[in-house]
Order: sequence, then C-alpha cells, then structure tokens
Amino acid sequence: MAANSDSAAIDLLKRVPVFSSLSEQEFAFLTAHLVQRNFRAGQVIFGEGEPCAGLYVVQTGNVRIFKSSAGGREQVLTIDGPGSSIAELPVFDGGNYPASAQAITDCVLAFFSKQDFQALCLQHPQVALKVLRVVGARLRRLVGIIEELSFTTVRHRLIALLVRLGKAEGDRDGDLITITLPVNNGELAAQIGTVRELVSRNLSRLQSEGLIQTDGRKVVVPSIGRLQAELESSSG
Amino acid sequence: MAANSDSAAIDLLKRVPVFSSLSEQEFAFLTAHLVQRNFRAGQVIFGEGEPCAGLYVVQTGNVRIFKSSAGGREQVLTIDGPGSSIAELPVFDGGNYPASAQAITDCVLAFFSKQDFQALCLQHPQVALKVLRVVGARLRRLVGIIEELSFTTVRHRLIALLVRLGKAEGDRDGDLITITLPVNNGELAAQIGTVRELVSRNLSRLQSEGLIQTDGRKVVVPSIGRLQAELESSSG
DNA sequence: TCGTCTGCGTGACAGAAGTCATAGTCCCTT
DNA sequence: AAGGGACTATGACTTCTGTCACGCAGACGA
Repeated sequence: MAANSDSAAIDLLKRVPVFSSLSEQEFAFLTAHLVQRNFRAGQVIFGEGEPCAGLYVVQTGNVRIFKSSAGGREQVLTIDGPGSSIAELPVFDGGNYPASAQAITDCVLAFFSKQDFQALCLQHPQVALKVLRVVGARLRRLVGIIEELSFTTVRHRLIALLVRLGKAEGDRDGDLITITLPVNNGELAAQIGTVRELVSRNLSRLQSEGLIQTDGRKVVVPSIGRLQAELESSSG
Repeated sequence: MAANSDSAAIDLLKRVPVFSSLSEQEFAFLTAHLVQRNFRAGQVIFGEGEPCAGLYVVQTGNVRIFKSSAGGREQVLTIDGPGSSIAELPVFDGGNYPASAQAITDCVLAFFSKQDFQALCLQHPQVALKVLRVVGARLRRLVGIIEELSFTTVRHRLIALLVRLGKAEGDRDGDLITITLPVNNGELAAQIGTVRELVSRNLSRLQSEGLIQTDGRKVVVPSIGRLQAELESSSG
C-alpha cells in the first residue's frame, strides 16, 4: 500500500484530466508521492467534517459523495468513477471535508497529500487550471441539484433520473429503451433527495400511466420522448 | 468606462482576496486590463445560459446570483458584496453562466476578460490557488443549500436565516436582538427556496409561538438561544 | 427445508408546501 | 383628498411529502 510504480496505475493517472498536461518527469514526481489505498464496497473513505488530509483519484470502482441528515436520510451529491478526482476543494481552502465519501464497489484510490498537491500546482499552473475546470463541472452539478430540489417534485426528479440513465446506459432496441437500475430504491431516493417509499410509489404511478414498464430492476421505456415531455409540463 | 487608473479603485482591488498576493507591477497589469461597468439597482448583469465573457469583481454595491424557474420562482445561490469575485468558474471550464446575476443596489463592477485572467493565472500560480480557495467557499455554500433544501422545512430554513441575520447584523440590546430585514418577503422566499406566502405565514407562526415579535420589517428576537434550539428539534 | 435478511409495494395518515383569491396597510404621486 | 402601486396577511383548498406499519417475495445460509 506504499508508493507504487505499477505501470497500469501510471497509465491511468495519465488519463486523469487534472494530470493530463504533465510531462514524464512530472509523472515521476507524482507517482513517487502517491499512496494507493483500497476500500471495500460500502466502506467510508472519509466523513463529513473530518479535517482534509489530501486529494484522492479514483483508479478502480465507484465512489459516492453524500451528505447525511440527523434523521438518517442521505443526499447524494455526485458519484465518481475511474479518473475522477475527489475532494479537490478542501485541499485548497483549508477547511474540513464538506461531505462524506463512501466506496460503492470495491475501490482502489490514489491519495496525494495536501502539501504535495499544492506544490504541484505552484510548479505547474496548468494543473491548477485543470483543477479549476474540474471544479467548475462539480459546481454546475451542484447548482443543478439545487435547481431540482427547489423547483421540482419528486416525480420530476425521478423522471429526470430515468431519462439520464436511459440515455447514458440504456439498451436501445428500436424506440424501446431498457434500463437496468444500478441500485435499490433507497439509493435512488438518496440520489434525488427523497425516501424509498416515494420512489416506489412514483415508479408505480409512472407504470400505471404507461410511461414505463417495470420488472424488478429492469425498466422499459416505450418512448423516451413521452417521458421527457413530462419534465416540461410540470415545472413549478 | 474604459481602462481606469483611479487610485480608489486600485486600493479596492488590492483588498480582493484573489489579488491580494500580487506585486505593484502586477497590479499595473491588472488595472490596465480591467473595465469598469456600472449597473443600476435591479439591472441584470448576465443571464443564465449566456456565454461567459469574463470575470467580475464587485467594487460597490451588492449583487445576487440566482436561478429562475419556468414558473417564475427564483432561488438565490449567493449574495456578493464589495471585494467578491463572481463568475470565476465559467471562466475556466469554458461553459456558459450557470445562473443569472443581478444588481441589488446600484453597483460598480470591474470586468476582466477570460483571456486576461487566464493569462494572469498562468503567470502567477498564486492567483490560481486563491481562486481555488474562493471557489471552495462557494462550493461549501452550495452544499449547505442542498442540505437545507433536502433535509429541512421552510420553517427551519427561515429560522436559520433569522439566526444568521441576527448574528451578522442584528442590533444587540442585552438579550434582545433586533433585526431589520433587508428585503421584502418575496426576496426572503427566494433566498430560502420557497414562496412569499410561506414566509409570511411562518413569520406569523413564529410570532404566535413567542419566538419573535415583528413590526413591519423589524424583527425582535427575545432569545436567540430559544430560536436556535428550534433548529435542532426538527431535523428530518 | 426452514428461518432470516433484504428489498419492495401499499395503505393510512399527518403535516408541509404551494396556489389562488381577497382584503388590508402604507406610501407616493397627482 | 383620491387613486395607484407595492407589500403584507390570511383563509380555503389541493397536492406533495414523509412516516409508520404491514405483508410479500426472493436470496441465502444453517
């Protein structure tokens, strides 16, 4: 688990957006300073409020970043896969982690200490600009979540999620799109800011309206156009 | 309204966090490249979805950044005063403005083109790090909004706002704190993600519970401790 | 094969949120 | 003094949201 010069790991780092402009020597610096850490599915990587030790890059697996409430509910902020960096921000503003991170699947993460990464940014301003670009995308996502929470209903957010899933990873067969929900209803709820029961109810209702057909975690969308049309009709 | 070397303006720029590490010469570069723009109260500075031309620094007045919904509702993301930079992010990720900006009071803003500012960051990595710090704070605020929207009620958010206002700008007189609400109910509603009527109703309810006394836009808080205690009791 | 565990679907309900309509107040202008 | 405009308060109502409780089905290990 210490410094690692495995060439596959280096290849992956080269494909990480934040590092993509570095030279070979600079990678040498990077790989000399990173630490690989493994996490089991479900394991907590860091918790909200903990002091920020450094930055992680996902090498294998998926990680979710989320807030949890006193009452036990969770709100997912983002799910990151291989190549994504996480916790870029607290590295720079010196504060604690603003949310918790948890491994969804078994994961391998590369860890860089705060100091090393700041030094890298000072020596290679390009890296800082790349980080800013990544952070920009993150901010856009957060603004999007705020917009949805503030203006729309659970139904709307669920449809939006289905449409997104359908376009990103649905199996297309003519007009039909078949989605295999990657997670259970409780997790879907955390992703759209509600509870398990409402996800279940709204899926049922969408089915009774003929907008989807469900079979366990398979969701068949007869017409993604009709589904999407629902999004416009209900914007409060 | 073209390049301006007014010394008061320069003094203010020196106090802007993002620029605080620059030397005199670097300020010369800055001031040679900035453009001052004036806005009237209520005027739109840029609209959501417009291409991003550059970055602004608030010199005088207050600016609000907000999302608006199809149904005419608004959700305020942040209110920025003198010394704050706005729209730092779309400068780097190349995308459009993710939200709209509007002058609350009459304003003077300094404008830097995207190109100039990126050049500045490449030459002075310190600036990029400062921007990252500022952006970190912004991201924390957004996460806080998401948390409130996702987990709490209008009542809770209103109380939180009152507590914040009370601590930041309330007139203290023994245990009593008197707040003068800076804006009307509609704007308060936009700041906590709801509508005018609910702000009105909840203020009434808080008064009937003895937690506040209202008189127009004056709000007297007999015990901020009791008010704050309400925040803990209702976290869903 | 039998418990046990996890996840799913639903009914019943309480409270919260939002909409619409109405009436009152204050202030400014004419 | 009268009228208009902006803001506020409130009642009536609908819809949405979240909670609790329960029953059911499939998976899995003992």
